[in-house]
Amino acid sequence: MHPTSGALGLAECGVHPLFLTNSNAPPHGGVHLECNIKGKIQIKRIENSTNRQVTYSKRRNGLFKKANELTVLCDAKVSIIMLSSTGKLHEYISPSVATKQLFDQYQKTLGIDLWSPRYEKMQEHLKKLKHVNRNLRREIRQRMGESLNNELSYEDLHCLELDMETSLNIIRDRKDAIGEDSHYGLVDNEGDYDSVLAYSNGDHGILALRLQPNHHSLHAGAGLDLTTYALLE
Amino acid sequence: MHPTSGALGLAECGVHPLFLTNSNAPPHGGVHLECNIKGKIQIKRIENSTNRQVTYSKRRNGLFKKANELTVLCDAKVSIIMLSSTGKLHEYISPSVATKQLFDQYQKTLGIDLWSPRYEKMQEHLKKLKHVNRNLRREIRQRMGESLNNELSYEDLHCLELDMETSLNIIRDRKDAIGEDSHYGLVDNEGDYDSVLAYSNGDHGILALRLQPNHHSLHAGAGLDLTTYALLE
DNA sequence: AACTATTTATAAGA
DNA sequence: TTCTTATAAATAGTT
Repeated sequence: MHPTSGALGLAECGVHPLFLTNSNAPPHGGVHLECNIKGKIQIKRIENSTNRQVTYSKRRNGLFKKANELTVLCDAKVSIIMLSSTGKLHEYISPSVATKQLFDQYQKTLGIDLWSPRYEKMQEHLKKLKHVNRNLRREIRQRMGESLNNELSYEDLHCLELDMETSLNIIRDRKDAIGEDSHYGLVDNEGDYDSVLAYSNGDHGILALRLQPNHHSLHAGAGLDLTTYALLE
Repeated sequence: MHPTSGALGLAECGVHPLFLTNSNAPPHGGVHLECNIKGKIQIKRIENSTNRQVTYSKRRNGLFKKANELTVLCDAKVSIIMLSSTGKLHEYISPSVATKQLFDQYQKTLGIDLWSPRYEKMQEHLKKLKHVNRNLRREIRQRMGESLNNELSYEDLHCLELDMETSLNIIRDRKDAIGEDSHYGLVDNEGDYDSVLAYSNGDHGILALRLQPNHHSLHAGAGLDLTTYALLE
């Protein structure tokens, strides 16, 4: 940033003696290493808090003014974000552009994505959910006697058969426990379903679709739509 | 940015005539509105492309130098991103900080998230998948005779019973079609399963778990783990 | 890129 | 914070 320019060392002060109005000559003739003449400072942290704040404010304005001139003169786009030592935030952005735009361009040009870790986590989550989803769908298909041909061995089928017999008995028992008396005049459509399951679809929220490859039931009890199912593919 | 300072209008030029080495006096005595004396310019787009580029380069260095001085003097953090009219990108960032950090702070302070739209889509996607997942799990539970008590009506149960009878017949037929002969000496554990389904779990990839509330089968055929299931809750 | 006349920024003081 | 002023620094036009 600083080219080895006129070499103003610490002990030097490129001011003609004529202009040294307030003398910094040491009272006892020692060599002075500082030049505190008005207008010239060393670039190091200003220890006095008030002075630091004042300088911050002045130079911030100067920087923003320069940025704005650059924007206009050179048809450039500039974003400046500053955080003071007291935690205050200040921003300059060229009138012709939005901070987000410029930052997107920045990331694109550098070929990086500063927020990808966050993104990747979600992607991973999504992937897991899709995987689980596929497995759940397959289990349902198998329990409906579909897609058995190349998926299940003899043992698999035998286990499934036994399990379903057990389940069927439980379901029958439950049905009988409720009894016919609760079967007050609903639509008389029992037995109409052979390929597509359709329950009464009240507040039970039961998923009333027969899952098939590339066939989406339009009868989705819980507000699901085709978009949702596309995600499952 | 520009306080109404010394009021240098277009027609004015605060330079003593003594210093006017290259005269801008009109050859025919007209009133001049421009001051093209070296060192002073109007802040408007530089039309000459070469000059614009040169000025961009010079002023960019100036800006970055100022930013660095501000960083050191005032203990501040500065990020500058610039895009030239030719599409070139330049950046300054204070040594003590990373661009991402400063930008996170920026968004936090402003209480905004410039990239949330990107995430919102994924969040929505995620939400839908979870919803579908819950429904799939419920269907499986119901087909296993669980959670029937308050979910299904008599009609629901009747439909489910009929569907499962049909499915069971398909499965039996398929099992018989494969025949006992393909049942070569595997582990002799048929009939051991009454509560937990367990298939032979080869490359079939069948999901071999009995879904129960707060009970996760550790026997997950397709590389699923407890973490995954936690996502389904 | 280097030079320099001039403008601009700014440190200190009020 | 704002104004003033002496001085340092930046820079426009030129080479």
